[in-house]
Amino acid sequence: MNQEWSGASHFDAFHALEPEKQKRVIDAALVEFAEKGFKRASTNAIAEKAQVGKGMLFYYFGSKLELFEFLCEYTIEFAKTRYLSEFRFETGDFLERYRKLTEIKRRALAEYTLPAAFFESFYKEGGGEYSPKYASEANALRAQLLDEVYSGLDYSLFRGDIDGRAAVKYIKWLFDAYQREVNERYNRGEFSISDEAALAEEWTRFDTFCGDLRKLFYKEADSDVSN
Amino acid sequence: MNQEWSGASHFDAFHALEPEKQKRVIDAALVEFAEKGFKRASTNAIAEKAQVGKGMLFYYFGSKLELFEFLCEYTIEFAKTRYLSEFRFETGDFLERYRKLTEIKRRALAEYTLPAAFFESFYKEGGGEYSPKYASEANALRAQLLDEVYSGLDYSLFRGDIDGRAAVKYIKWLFDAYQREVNERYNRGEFSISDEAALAEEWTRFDTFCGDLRKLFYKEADSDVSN
DNA sequence: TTTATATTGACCATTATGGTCTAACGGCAG
DNA sequence: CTGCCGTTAGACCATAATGGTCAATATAAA
Repeated sequence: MNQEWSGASHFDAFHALEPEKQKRVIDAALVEFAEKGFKRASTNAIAEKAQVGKGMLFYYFGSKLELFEFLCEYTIEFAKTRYLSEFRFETGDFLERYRKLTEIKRRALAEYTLPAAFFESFYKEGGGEYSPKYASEANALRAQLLDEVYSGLDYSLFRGDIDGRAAVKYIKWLFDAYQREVNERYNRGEFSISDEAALAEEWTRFDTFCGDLRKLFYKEADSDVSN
Repeated sequence: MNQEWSGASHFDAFHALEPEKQKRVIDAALVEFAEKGFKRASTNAIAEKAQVGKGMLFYYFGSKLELFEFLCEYTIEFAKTRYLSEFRFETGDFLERYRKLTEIKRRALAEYTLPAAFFESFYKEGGGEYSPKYASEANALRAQLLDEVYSGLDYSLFRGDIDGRAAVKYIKWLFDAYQREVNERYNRGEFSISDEAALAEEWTRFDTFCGDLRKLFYKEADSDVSN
Protein backbone atom coordinates (compact mmCIF):
# COMPACT_ATOMS: atom_id res chain seq x y z
CA MET A 1 0.00 0.00 0.00
CA ASN A 2 1.34 3.40 -0.93
CA GLN A 3 0.94 6.17 1.57
CA GLU A 4 0.28 9.82 1.00
CA TRP A 5 3.54 11.78 0.99
CA SER A 6 2.21 15.17 1.74
CA GLY A 7 0.13 14.58 4.82
CA ALA A 8 3.10 13.28 6.77
CA SER A 9 4.02 16.21 9.01
CA HIS A 10 1.72 17.28 11.82
CA PHE A 11 2.94 20.81 11.58
CA ASP A 12 -0.02 22.60 13.13
CA ALA A 13 -0.24 20.25 16.08
CA PHE A 14 3.12 21.50 17.26
CA HIS A 15 1.54 24.66 18.58
CA ALA A 16 -0.79 22.60 20.76
CA LEU A 17 2.12 21.20 22.75
CA GLU A 18 2.95 22.40 26.22
CA PRO A 19 4.58 25.77 25.61
CA GLU A 20 7.57 24.80 27.68
CA LYS A 21 8.32 21.86 25.44
CA GLN A 22 7.80 23.96 22.34
CA LYS A 23 10.30 26.44 23.66
CA ARG A 24 12.83 23.71 24.42
CA VAL A 25 12.64 22.45 20.85
CA ILE A 26 12.71 25.89 19.27
CA ASP A 27 15.61 27.12 21.37
CA ALA A 28 17.66 23.99 20.83
CA ALA A 29 17.10 24.21 17.09
CA LEU A 30 17.88 27.93 16.96
CA VAL A 31 21.15 27.38 18.78
CA GLU A 32 22.19 24.42 16.66
CA PHE A 33 21.42 26.10 13.35
CA ALA A 34 22.94 29.40 14.45
CA GLU A 35 26.15 27.71 15.51
CA LYS A 36 26.67 25.40 12.55
CA GLY A 37 24.55 26.66 9.71
CA PHE A 38 21.96 24.53 7.95
CA LYS A 39 24.13 21.83 6.47
CA ARG A 40 26.37 21.05 9.42
CA ALA A 41 23.57 21.24 11.96
CA SER A 42 22.55 17.86 13.33
CA THR A 43 18.96 16.85 14.02
CA ASN A 44 20.32 14.32 16.50
CA ALA A 45 21.97 17.12 18.44
CA ILE A 46 18.80 19.19 18.38
CA ALA A 47 16.68 16.35 19.71
CA GLU A 48 19.22 15.62 22.40
CA LYS A 49 19.57 19.25 23.43
CA ALA A 50 15.79 19.63 23.58
CA GLN A 51 15.50 16.37 25.53
CA VAL A 52 13.09 14.97 23.03
CA GLY A 53 13.03 11.91 20.85
CA LYS A 54 14.31 12.45 17.36
CA GLY A 55 11.17 10.96 15.91
CA MET A 56 9.20 13.84 17.34
CA LEU A 57 11.08 16.38 15.24
CA PHE A 58 10.21 14.55 12.06
CA TYR A 59 6.70 13.84 13.23
CA TYR A 60 6.00 17.55 13.63
CA PHE A 61 8.19 19.08 10.98
CA GLY A 62 8.63 16.37 8.38
CA SER A 63 12.27 17.12 7.54
CA LYS A 64 15.32 19.02 8.60
CA LEU A 65 14.64 21.63 5.95
CA GLU A 66 11.07 22.17 7.03
CA LEU A 67 12.21 22.61 10.61
CA PHE A 68 14.72 25.16 9.36
CA GLU A 69 12.08 27.05 7.45
CA PHE A 70 9.77 27.00 10.41
CA LEU A 71 12.53 28.76 12.35
CA CYS A 72 13.01 31.26 9.54
CA GLU A 73 9.38 32.19 9.74
CA TYR A 74 9.53 32.27 13.51
CA THR A 75 12.51 34.62 13.73
CA ILE A 76 11.27 36.90 10.97
CA GLU A 77 7.96 37.17 12.74
CA PHE A 78 9.79 37.81 15.98
CA ALA A 79 11.95 40.51 14.47
CA LYS A 80 8.93 42.24 13.00
CA THR A 81 6.74 42.25 16.07
CA ARG A 82 9.24 42.58 18.88
CA TYR A 83 11.95 44.57 17.30
CA LEU A 84 11.18 46.52 14.18
CA SER A 85 7.98 47.85 15.71
CA GLU A 86 9.95 49.85 18.28
CA PHE A 87 12.15 51.17 15.57
CA ARG A 88 10.99 54.63 14.73
CA PHE A 89 13.73 57.17 15.14
CA GLU A 90 12.75 60.77 15.11
CA THR A 91 16.27 62.05 15.77
CA GLY A 92 19.02 62.42 13.17
CA ASP A 93 21.65 61.86 15.85
CA PHE A 94 23.38 58.61 14.92
CA LEU A 95 24.80 58.03 18.36
CA GLU A 96 21.39 58.44 19.90
CA ARG A 97 19.88 55.99 17.44
CA TYR A 98 22.45 53.32 18.06
CA ARG A 99 22.14 53.90 21.75
CA LYS A 100 18.44 53.34 21.64
CA LEU A 101 18.89 50.30 19.46
CA THR A 102 21.22 48.79 22.00
CA GLU A 103 18.71 49.55 24.71
CA ILE A 104 15.96 47.73 22.85
CA LYS A 105 18.17 44.74 22.32
CA ARG A 106 19.31 44.70 25.89
CA ARG A 107 15.86 45.01 27.38
CA ALA A 108 14.74 41.88 25.55
CA LEU A 109 18.09 40.19 25.91
CA ALA A 110 16.85 36.82 27.08
CA GLU A 111 14.32 36.28 24.32
CA TYR A 112 16.20 38.28 21.75
CA THR A 113 19.59 36.57 21.74
CA LEU A 114 18.69 33.27 20.13
CA PRO A 115 16.53 34.54 17.26
CA ALA A 116 19.09 37.25 16.57
CA ALA A 117 21.91 34.72 16.44
CA PHE A 118 19.89 32.57 14.07
CA PHE A 119 19.05 35.54 11.90
CA GLU A 120 22.67 36.64 11.78
CA SER A 121 23.86 33.14 10.96
CA PHE A 122 21.25 32.85 8.22
CA TYR A 123 22.81 35.90 6.63
CA LYS A 124 26.48 35.05 7.14
CA GLU A 125 26.44 31.32 6.44
CA GLY A 126 24.49 30.82 3.27
CA GLY A 127 21.17 29.89 4.81
CA GLY A 128 19.43 31.35 1.81
CA GLU A 129 20.85 28.64 -0.45
CA TYR A 130 18.81 26.02 1.29
CA SER A 131 15.73 28.11 1.71
CA PRO A 132 15.56 30.74 -1.04
CA LYS A 133 11.97 31.27 -0.07
CA TYR A 134 13.04 33.13 3.05
CA ALA A 135 16.27 34.60 1.75
CA SER A 136 14.58 37.54 0.09
CA GLU A 137 12.33 38.24 3.03
CA ALA A 138 15.25 38.16 5.46
CA ASN A 139 17.25 40.46 3.23
CA ALA A 140 14.38 42.88 2.91
CA LEU A 141 13.98 42.99 6.65
CA ARG A 142 17.67 43.53 7.12
CA ALA A 143 17.64 46.34 4.59
CA GLN A 144 14.65 47.95 6.22
CA LEU A 145 16.43 47.80 9.54
CA LEU A 146 19.62 49.32 8.19
CA ASP A 147 17.69 52.01 6.41
CA GLU A 148 15.91 52.93 9.60
CA VAL A 149 19.25 53.39 11.33
CA TYR A 150 21.30 55.03 8.60
CA SER A 151 19.00 57.19 6.54
CA GLY A 152 18.44 60.82 7.23
CA LEU A 153 21.36 61.30 9.55
CA ASP A 154 22.34 64.77 10.70
CA TYR A 155 26.05 64.93 9.92
CA SER A 156 26.34 68.49 11.15
CA LEU A 157 26.40 67.23 14.70
CA PHE A 158 29.85 65.69 14.23
CA ARG A 159 33.05 67.57 14.75
CA GLY A 160 34.18 69.31 11.61
CA ASP A 161 37.64 67.86 11.09
CA ILE A 162 36.55 64.31 10.30
CA ASP A 163 34.45 63.10 7.42
CA GLY A 164 30.88 62.47 8.54
CA ARG A 165 30.50 59.11 6.85
CA ALA A 166 33.76 57.97 8.39
CA ALA A 167 32.55 59.08 11.80
CA VAL A 168 29.38 57.01 11.41
CA LYS A 169 31.47 54.01 10.44
CA TYR A 170 33.80 54.43 13.40
CA ILE A 171 30.93 54.78 15.82
CA LYS A 172 29.30 51.67 14.44
CA TRP A 173 32.58 49.76 14.77
CA LEU A 174 32.94 50.84 18.36
CA PHE A 175 29.38 49.96 19.25
CA ASP A 176 29.72 46.52 17.73
CA ALA A 177 32.99 45.86 19.49
CA TYR A 178 31.46 47.05 22.73
CA GLN A 179 28.55 44.68 22.23
CA ARG A 180 30.93 41.81 21.61
CA GLU A 181 32.76 42.61 24.80
CA VAL A 182 29.54 42.64 26.81
CA ASN A 183 28.48 39.34 25.27
CA GLU A 184 31.81 37.79 26.17
CA ARG A 185 31.48 38.97 29.73
CA TYR A 186 27.95 37.63 29.80
CA ASN A 187 28.93 34.26 28.39
CA ARG A 188 31.74 33.98 30.90
CA GLY A 189 29.06 34.44 33.53
CA GLU A 190 30.51 37.65 34.92
CA PHE A 191 27.03 38.99 35.39
CA SER A 192 23.53 37.61 35.10
CA ILE A 193 20.22 39.11 34.14
CA SER A 194 18.79 38.46 37.56
CA ASP A 195 21.52 40.34 39.41
CA GLU A 196 20.09 43.83 39.73
CA ALA A 197 23.26 45.48 40.96
CA ALA A 198 25.53 44.02 38.30
CA LEU A 199 22.98 44.94 35.67
CA ALA A 200 22.85 48.52 36.89
CA GLU A 201 26.62 48.66 36.73
CA GLU A 202 26.47 47.44 33.14
CA TRP A 203 24.17 50.32 32.33
CA THR A 204 26.41 52.98 33.86
CA ARG A 205 29.29 51.40 31.98
CA PHE A 206 27.27 51.80 28.85
CA ASP A 207 26.52 55.40 29.73
CA THR A 208 30.19 56.31 30.09
CA PHE A 209 30.83 54.54 26.82
CA CYS A 210 28.21 56.62 25.05
CA GLY A 211 29.55 59.70 26.76
CA ASP A 212 33.03 58.92 25.52
CA LEU A 213 31.75 58.57 21.98
CA ARG A 214 29.97 61.88 22.25
CA LYS A 215 33.15 63.56 23.47
CA LEU A 216 35.17 61.94 20.71
CA PHE A 217 33.01 62.49 17.70
CA TYR A 218 30.70 65.40 18.38
CA LYS A 219 31.05 69.13 18.46
CA GLU A 220 31.48 70.51 21.91
CA ALA A 221 28.00 71.01 23.27
CA ASP A 222 28.24 74.42 24.95
CA SER A 223 30.66 76.27 22.69
CA ASP A 224 29.68 76.40 19.04
CA VAL A 225 32.52 76.19 16.58
CA SER A 226 32.24 78.55 13.68
CA ASN A 227 32.53 76.12 10.76
CA MET B 1 66.10 20.49 14.92
CA ASN B 2 64.50 17.32 13.65
CA GLN B 3 64.68 14.25 15.79
CA GLU B 4 63.78 10.71 15.00
CA TRP B 5 60.23 9.96 16.01
CA SER B 6 59.47 6.56 14.68
CA GLY B 7 60.37 4.32 11.83
CA ALA B 8 56.87 4.73 10.46
CA SER B 9 56.77 8.33 9.38
CA HIS B 10 59.43 9.66 7.06
CA PHE B 11 59.16 13.02 8.71
CA ASP B 12 62.60 14.33 7.86
CA ALA B 13 62.40 13.30 4.26
CA PHE B 14 59.59 15.75 3.74
CA HIS B 15 62.07 18.59 3.68
CA ALA B 16 63.91 16.93 0.83
CA LEU B 17 60.92 17.22 -1.47
CA GLU B 18 60.70 19.77 -4.20
CA PRO B 19 59.99 23.00 -2.32
CA GLU B 20 57.04 23.73 -4.52
CA LYS B 21 55.34 20.50 -3.51
CA GLN B 22 56.16 21.10 0.14
CA LYS B 23 54.54 24.48 -0.09
CA ARG B 24 51.46 23.06 -1.75
CA VAL B 25 51.00 20.58 1.07
CA ILE B 26 51.73 23.05 3.84
CA ASP B 27 49.45 25.73 2.44
CA ALA B 28 46.59 23.34 1.83
CA ALA B 29 46.89 21.98 5.37
CA LEU B 30 47.14 25.45 6.90
CA VAL B 31 44.01 26.54 5.12
CA GLU B 32 42.03 23.44 5.99
CA PHE B 33 42.96 23.47 9.67
CA ALA B 34 42.49 27.22 9.97
CA GLU B 35 39.04 27.01 8.44
CA LYS B 36 37.69 24.02 10.32
CA GLY B 37 39.86 23.48 13.37
CA PHE B 38 41.61 20.21 14.09
CA LYS B 39 38.69 17.89 14.49
CA ARG B 40 36.55 18.94 11.56
CA ALA B 41 39.49 19.27 9.18
CA SER B 42 39.67 16.50 6.59
CA THR B 43 42.87 14.84 5.46
CA ASN B 44 41.10 13.91 2.26
CA ALA B 45 40.42 17.56 1.56
CA ILE B 46 44.02 18.48 2.31
CA ALA B 47 45.40 15.86 -0.06
CA GLU B 48 42.99 16.92 -2.75
CA LYS B 49 43.71 20.61 -2.34
CA ALA B 50 47.46 19.93 -2.44
CA GLN B 51 47.00 17.67 -5.49
CA VAL B 52 48.74 14.81 -3.77
CA GLY B 53 47.79 11.27 -2.92
CA LYS B 54 46.40 10.84 0.55
CA GLY B 55 48.88 8.10 1.30
CA MET B 56 51.68 10.62 0.99
CA LEU B 57 50.43 12.64 3.93
CA PHE B 58 50.52 9.61 6.17
CA TYR B 59 53.78 8.43 4.70
CA TYR B 60 55.48 11.67 5.69
CA PHE B 61 53.60 12.68 8.80
CA GLY B 62 52.24 9.44 10.22
CA SER B 63 48.89 10.78 11.37
CA LYS B 64 46.55 13.72 11.20
CA LEU B 65 47.69 14.85 14.61
CA GLU B 66 51.37 14.76 13.69
CA LEU B 67 50.65 16.79 10.60
CA PHE B 68 48.81 19.27 12.79
CA GLU B 69 51.72 19.49 15.20
CA PHE B 70 54.14 19.92 12.36
CA LEU B 71 52.15 22.97 11.33
CA CYS B 72 52.13 24.25 14.89
CA GLU B 73 55.90 24.14 14.94
CA TYR B 74 56.04 25.66 11.50
CA THR B 75 53.83 28.64 12.30
CA ILE B 76 55.43 29.28 15.67
CA GLU B 77 58.81 29.26 14.02
CA PHE B 78 57.48 31.56 11.34
CA ALA B 79 56.02 33.97 13.87
CA LYS B 80 59.27 34.10 15.77
CA THR B 81 61.61 34.68 12.87
CA ARG B 82 59.49 36.72 10.50
CA TYR B 83 57.30 38.62 12.83
CA LEU B 84 58.34 38.94 16.43
CA SER B 85 61.87 39.83 15.41
CA GLU B 86 60.69 43.11 13.91
CA PHE B 87 58.74 43.81 17.03
CA ARG B 88 60.76 46.17 19.11
CA PHE B 89 58.86 49.33 19.85
CA GLU B 90 60.83 52.19 21.26
CA THR B 91 57.86 54.54 21.34
CA GLY B 92 55.17 54.63 24.01
CA ASP B 93 52.67 55.94 21.49
CA PHE B 94 50.03 53.24 21.16
CA LEU B 95 48.71 54.46 17.86
CA GLU B 96 52.18 54.44 16.40
CA ARG B 97 52.77 50.91 17.62
CA TYR B 98 49.59 49.55 16.14
CA ARG B 99 50.29 51.39 12.96
CA LYS B 100 53.69 49.82 12.65
CA LEU B 101 52.27 46.42 13.48
CA THR B 102 49.78 46.75 10.68
CA GLU B 103 52.56 47.79 8.36
CA ILE B 104 54.59 44.69 9.20
CA LYS B 105 51.63 42.45 8.61
CA ARG B 106 50.73 44.13 5.38
CA ARG B 107 54.24 44.05 3.97
CA ALA B 108 54.42 40.27 4.35
CA LEU B 109 50.78 39.78 3.49
CA ALA B 110 51.17 36.93 1.04
CA GLU B 111 53.29 34.70 3.22
CA TYR B 112 51.83 36.00 6.44
CA THR B 113 48.12 35.37 5.90
CA LEU B 114 48.03 31.59 6.06
CA PRO B 115 50.21 31.04 9.13
CA ALA B 116 48.44 33.88 10.91
CA ALA B 117 45.03 32.38 10.16
CA PHE B 118 46.23 29.02 11.44
CA PHE B 119 47.67 30.59 14.55
CA GLU B 120 44.47 32.50 15.22
CA SER B 121 42.33 29.44 14.66
CA PHE B 122 44.55 27.42 17.00
CA TYR B 123 43.76 29.94 19.68
CA LYS B 124 40.04 30.41 19.02
CA GLU B 125 39.02 26.85 18.24
CA GLY B 126 40.52 24.68 20.92
CA GLY B 127 43.58 23.53 19.01
CA GLY B 128 45.41 23.19 22.31
CA GLU B 129 43.15 20.35 23.38
CA TYR B 130 44.53 18.13 20.71
CA SER B 131 48.09 19.25 21.02
CA PRO B 132 48.74 20.50 24.57
CA LYS B 133 52.40 20.33 23.73
CA TYR B 134 52.10 23.44 21.59
CA ALA B 135 49.30 25.15 23.48
CA SER B 136 51.62 26.59 26.08
CA GLU B 137 54.18 27.70 23.54
CA ALA B 138 51.53 29.38 21.41
CA ASN B 139 50.06 31.11 24.42
CA ALA B 140 53.46 32.29 25.56
CA LEU B 141 54.14 33.73 22.14
CA ARG B 142 50.79 35.41 22.07
CA ALA B 143 51.41 36.88 25.51
CA GLN B 144 54.85 38.09 24.50
CA LEU B 145 53.32 39.74 21.48
CA LEU B 146 50.59 41.45 23.46
CA ASP B 147 53.07 42.56 26.06
CA GLU B 148 55.24 44.11 23.41
CA VAL B 149 52.28 46.11 22.18
CA TYR B 150 50.61 47.06 25.43
CA SER B 151 53.30 47.48 28.06
CA GLY B 152 54.90 50.77 28.84
CA LEU B 153 52.39 52.92 27.04
CA ASP B 154 52.50 56.67 27.40
CA TYR B 155 48.97 57.58 28.38
CA SER B 156 49.79 61.26 28.67
CA LEU B 157 49.57 61.55 24.91
CA PHE B 158 45.82 61.00 24.94
CA ARG B 159 43.35 63.79 25.39
CA GLY B 160 42.59 64.39 29.03
CA ASP B 161 38.84 63.93 29.14
CA ILE B 162 38.80 60.20 28.41
CA ASP B 163 40.28 57.42 30.45
CA GLY B 164 43.57 56.25 28.99
CA ARG B 165 42.85 52.55 29.21
CA ALA B 166 39.50 53.11 27.54
CA ALA B 167 41.20 55.06 24.77
CA VAL B 168 43.61 52.18 24.14
CA LYS B 169 40.71 49.79 23.97
CA TYR B 170 38.76 51.97 21.56
CA ILE B 171 41.76 52.39 19.30
CA LYS B 172 42.35 48.66 19.23
CA TRP B 173 38.69 48.05 18.40
CA LEU B 174 38.86 50.51 15.55
CA PHE B 175 42.07 49.06 14.16
CA ASP B 176 40.66 45.55 14.25
CA ALA B 177 37.46 46.60 12.57
CA TYR B 178 39.47 48.46 9.96
CA GLN B 179 41.54 45.36 9.33
CA ARG B 180 38.42 43.29 8.92
CA GLU B 181 37.08 45.75 6.40
CA VAL B 182 40.28 45.63 4.39
CA ASN B 183 40.26 41.84 4.47
CA GLU B 184 36.70 41.78 3.22
CA ARG B 185 37.57 44.12 0.38
CA TYR B 186 40.56 41.96 -0.41
CA ASN B 187 38.57 38.74 -0.36
CA ARG B 188 35.97 40.28 -2.61
CA GLY B 189 38.82 40.93 -5.02
CA GLU B 190 38.45 44.69 -4.94
CA PHE B 191 42.20 45.06 -5.07
CA SER B 192 45.12 42.71 -5.54
CA ILE B 193 48.66 42.69 -4.27
CA SER B 194 50.04 43.05 -7.74
CA ASP B 195 48.08 46.19 -8.52
CA GLU B 196 50.45 48.97 -7.56
CA ALA B 197 47.96 51.78 -7.88
CA ALA B 198 45.22 50.13 -5.86
CA LEU B 199 47.77 49.18 -3.23
CA ALA B 200 48.98 52.75 -2.97
CA GLU B 201 45.41 53.89 -2.55
CA GLU B 202 44.99 51.41 0.25
CA TRP B 203 47.97 52.95 1.99
CA THR B 204 46.66 56.51 1.76
CA ARG B 205 43.33 55.22 3.01
CA PHE B 206 45.18 53.76 5.95
CA ASP B 207 46.98 57.06 6.50
CA THR B 208 43.78 59.04 6.73
CA PHE B 209 42.44 56.42 9.08
CA CYS B 210 45.46 56.80 11.36
CA GLY B 211 45.16 60.56 11.07
CA ASP B 212 41.53 60.39 12.13
CA LEU B 213 42.44 58.33 15.15
CA ARG B 214 45.09 60.83 16.10
CA LYS B 215 42.62 63.68 15.82
CA LEU B 216 40.05 61.79 17.84
CA PHE B 217 42.09 60.46 20.70
CA TYR B 218 45.18 62.61 21.09
CA LYS B 219 45.89 65.99 22.52
CA GLU B 220 46.07 68.63 19.88
CA ALA B 221 49.65 68.58 18.78
CA ASP B 222 51.27 71.59 17.20
CA SER B 223 54.61 69.79 16.84
CA ASP B 224 55.19 66.85 14.50
CA VAL B 225 56.52 63.68 16.02
CA SER B 226 58.94 61.85 13.76
CA ASN B 227 60.74 58.58 14.28
C1' DT C 1 68.66 -5.94 -13.29
C1' DT C 2 68.30 -5.31 -8.57
C1' DT C 3 67.35 -2.40 -4.68
C1' DA C 4 65.45 1.36 -2.19
C1' DT C 5 62.62 4.94 -1.90
C1' DA C 6 58.20 7.64 -3.33
C1' DT C 7 53.57 7.81 -4.40
C1' DT C 8 49.08 6.52 -5.35
C1' DG C 9 44.16 5.49 -4.73
C1' DA C 10 41.30 1.52 -3.79
C1' DC C 11 40.10 -0.26 0.43
C1' DC C 12 38.71 -0.88 5.51
C1' DA C 13 36.56 -0.20 9.97
C1' DT C 14 34.31 3.26 12.24
C1' DT C 15 31.35 7.04 12.93
C1' DA C 16 27.71 10.27 12.05
C1' DT C 17 24.22 11.70 9.13
C1' DG C 18 18.92 12.45 7.80
C1' DG C 19 15.16 9.87 7.85
C1' DT C 20 11.94 5.59 8.91
C1' DC C 21 9.23 2.66 11.64
C1' DT C 22 7.76 -0.24 15.16
C1' DA C 23 6.31 -0.50 19.59
C1' DA C 24 4.61 1.48 23.36
C1' DC C 25 2.37 5.14 26.20
C1' DG C 26 -1.76 7.77 28.01
C1' DG C 27 -6.14 9.63 27.89
C1' DC C 28 -10.80 8.73 26.49
C1' DA C 29 -15.08 6.50 24.74
C1' DG C 30 -17.96 2.74 24.95
C1' DC D 1 -12.13 -3.82 30.79
C1' DT D 2 -11.25 -3.16 25.36
C1' DG D 3 -10.24 -0.48 21.36
C1' DC D 4 -8.86 3.65 19.58
C1' DC D 5 -5.74 7.31 18.41
C1' DG D 6 -2.72 11.14 18.68
C1' DT D 7 2.13 11.11 20.68
C1' DT D 8 6.58 9.85 21.64
C1' DA D 9 11.05 7.49 21.92
C1' DG D 10 14.82 5.34 20.11
C1' DA D 11 16.46 1.24 17.56
C1' DC D 12 17.24 0.91 12.95
C1' DC D 13 18.67 1.79 7.95
C1' DA D 14 21.12 3.29 3.87
C1' DT D 15 24.44 6.46 2.87
C1' DA D 16 28.33 9.30 3.18
C1' DA D 17 32.56 10.75 5.10
C1' DT D 18 36.13 9.96 8.27
C1' DG D 19 41.31 8.64 9.56
C1' DG D 20 44.20 5.28 8.40
C1' DT D 21 46.26 0.99 5.70
C1' DC D 22 48.36 -1.42 2.05
C1' DA D 23 49.46 -3.70 -2.10
C1' DA D 24 50.80 -2.04 -6.27
C1' DT D 25 53.39 0.65 -8.63
C1' DA D 26 56.49 4.52 -10.47
C1' DT D 27 61.05 6.53 -10.10
C1' DA D 28 65.70 6.59 -9.70
C1' DA D 29 69.97 4.99 -8.18
C1' DA D 30 73.57 1.21 -8.13
